Amino acid sequence: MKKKKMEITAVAFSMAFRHSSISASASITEPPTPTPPSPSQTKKSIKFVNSKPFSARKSAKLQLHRASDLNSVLSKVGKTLTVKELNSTLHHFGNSNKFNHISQLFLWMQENKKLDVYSYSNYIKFMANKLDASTVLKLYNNIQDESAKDNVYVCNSVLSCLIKKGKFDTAIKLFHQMKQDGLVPDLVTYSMLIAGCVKVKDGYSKALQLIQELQDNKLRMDNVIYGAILAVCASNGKWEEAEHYFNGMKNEGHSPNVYHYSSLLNAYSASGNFKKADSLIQDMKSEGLVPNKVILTTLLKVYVRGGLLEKSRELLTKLESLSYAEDEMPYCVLMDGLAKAGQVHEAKIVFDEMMKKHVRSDGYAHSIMISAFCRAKLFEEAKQLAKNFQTTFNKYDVVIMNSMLCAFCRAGEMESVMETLRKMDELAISPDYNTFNILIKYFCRQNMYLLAYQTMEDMHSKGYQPVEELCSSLIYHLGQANAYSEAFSVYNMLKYSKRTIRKTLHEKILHILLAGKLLKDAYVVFKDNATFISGHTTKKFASAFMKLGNINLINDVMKTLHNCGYKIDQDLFEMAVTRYLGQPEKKDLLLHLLQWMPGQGYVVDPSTRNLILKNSHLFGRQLIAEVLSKQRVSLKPKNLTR
DNA sequence: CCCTGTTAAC
Repeated sequence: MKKKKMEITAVAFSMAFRHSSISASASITEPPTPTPPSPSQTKKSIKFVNSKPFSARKSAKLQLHRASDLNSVLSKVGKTLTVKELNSTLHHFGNSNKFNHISQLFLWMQENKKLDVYSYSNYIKFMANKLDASTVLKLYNNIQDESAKDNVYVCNSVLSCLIKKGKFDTAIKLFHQMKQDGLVPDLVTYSMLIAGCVKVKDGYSKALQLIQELQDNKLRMDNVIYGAILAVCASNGKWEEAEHYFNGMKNEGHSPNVYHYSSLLNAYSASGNFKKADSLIQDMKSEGLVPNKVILTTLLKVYVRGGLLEKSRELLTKLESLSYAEDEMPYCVLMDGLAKAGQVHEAKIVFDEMMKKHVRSDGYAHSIMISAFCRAKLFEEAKQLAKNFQTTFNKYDVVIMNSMLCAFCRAGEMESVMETLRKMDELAISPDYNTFNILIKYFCRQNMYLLAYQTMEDMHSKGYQPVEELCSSLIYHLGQANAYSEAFSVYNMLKYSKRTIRKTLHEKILHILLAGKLLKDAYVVFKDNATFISGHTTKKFASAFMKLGNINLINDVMKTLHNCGYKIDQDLFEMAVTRYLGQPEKKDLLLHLLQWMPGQGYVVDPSTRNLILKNSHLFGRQLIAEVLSKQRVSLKPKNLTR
């Protein structure tokens, strides 16, 4: 039964991630595709275009703006328009969200070579939500015009688009390449990149590097750069650093605006420092600034984190009266705070109120409550809410998927787990670190260790590093299930990740490898971690290897054991010699061992000696006698020192 | 004419 269940799951599971494993990341160094020169580019036609009466072109532009069949209008009047006019048309379509028109027009402009830097930056800006990162990269790489390629506006809009798509690392890589190709970054480039650090790992130190770089380039931080770095400080919980920048900008003569205040306020929220927050609000008011929706919502976050739940409720009421609570965010802040303070039922009351008031929601509230229920181990409630989400929303992202997966996993709803995975595939939502963690834990709880292992492999191949605890537990269970090489593979994932490993894990995997007779791997583990391996386990490894290990490695293992301070006993030598006697073609290895021994103070004991002599015809009597005689000579002085 | 900064969920 278990086995059957596992197979079904494995199929569904691999199906579920079909999409994500083939999603290729486009190279930023992709060679440009050459396009043949178009006839419209000739000087003659441009001259012709410019000589058209202005009124005719104006009507052509209007025809374009109103066109339903854009391509037919373009083929009629497109060539009469200037690049500037075409750009303004792009703008027009952009402002009215006519994305198909933008694409068609831009394609036509590319094909007819009627475009400039504004066209590129406009296009990318308007299409940022529709294009994916690899399309934008391709577009940029295929720009033939060198002056457009290192144009700061074009570069900024490309980088900005990548960052919006969450491809921060790609953006940074491209940024370095752009600089090499001649881009001179400006303050906008840096503000955008620094702002991009808000949501990335190690964002604060990455932002500092960028600040350093802009200063090295003799650029001076402006209001927006300060806004960006304050946001980075806030999202990394660095309120002291935030205060430093806040005061720094004031000293440089910049007056903070609501963006700066809200970021500093947000920096106080991590530690719930409501005293500093209240006094900041006073400062702000005395500067003549009026707290807006974001400021008050952030203040709510400070109160919630500071544990001032009564005051939080009052502030939410105030937000409602100011019509600042028309979307779910303030409710979410309060619910999450209550839930994290262990008051799930109070959180649910806020949720129900919110539903009763028909507050606009994108599903965050559901996600928060599902997670809150899971945290409180109220899996049935979590599951109900997840199902409720499925029926009322049609907007999914990886976070809500994770919340639902967690709920279904914990409630033991296998069918719903699979359905959610299929949905992720259908919508091409890539699993993230948490998705993998949730699934691996679930599969382990279901005793589906091989599936857990496959999931961890997938996780690892996507660049996510599982924590030691999970690896360690999976290693143990795989070992118990006789899946020795899988256990070793998990060990290696952990070993080559940047995570720390408890020293006892090396010994644990060694036992598993010995049980699986994976002696070569065991040797590698032993060699790399000999100092963490107990005497008992060393002995176990040594005799296992002598008995069944690769004969060509026996001498190496002997030397390693010796070099690690392990005293090799006579039994071990006898086992090695027996192996060599069984394979006379390895006589050189036996002779090598016998020659090595006296130098390290080892002697051949009488019974082994007899064994060798009995078989000396296999090796050459003369040679054996010589080697054994050297043993005897060195025996005495060495023996005294031992 | 084009590019930048603030609030919520695992």
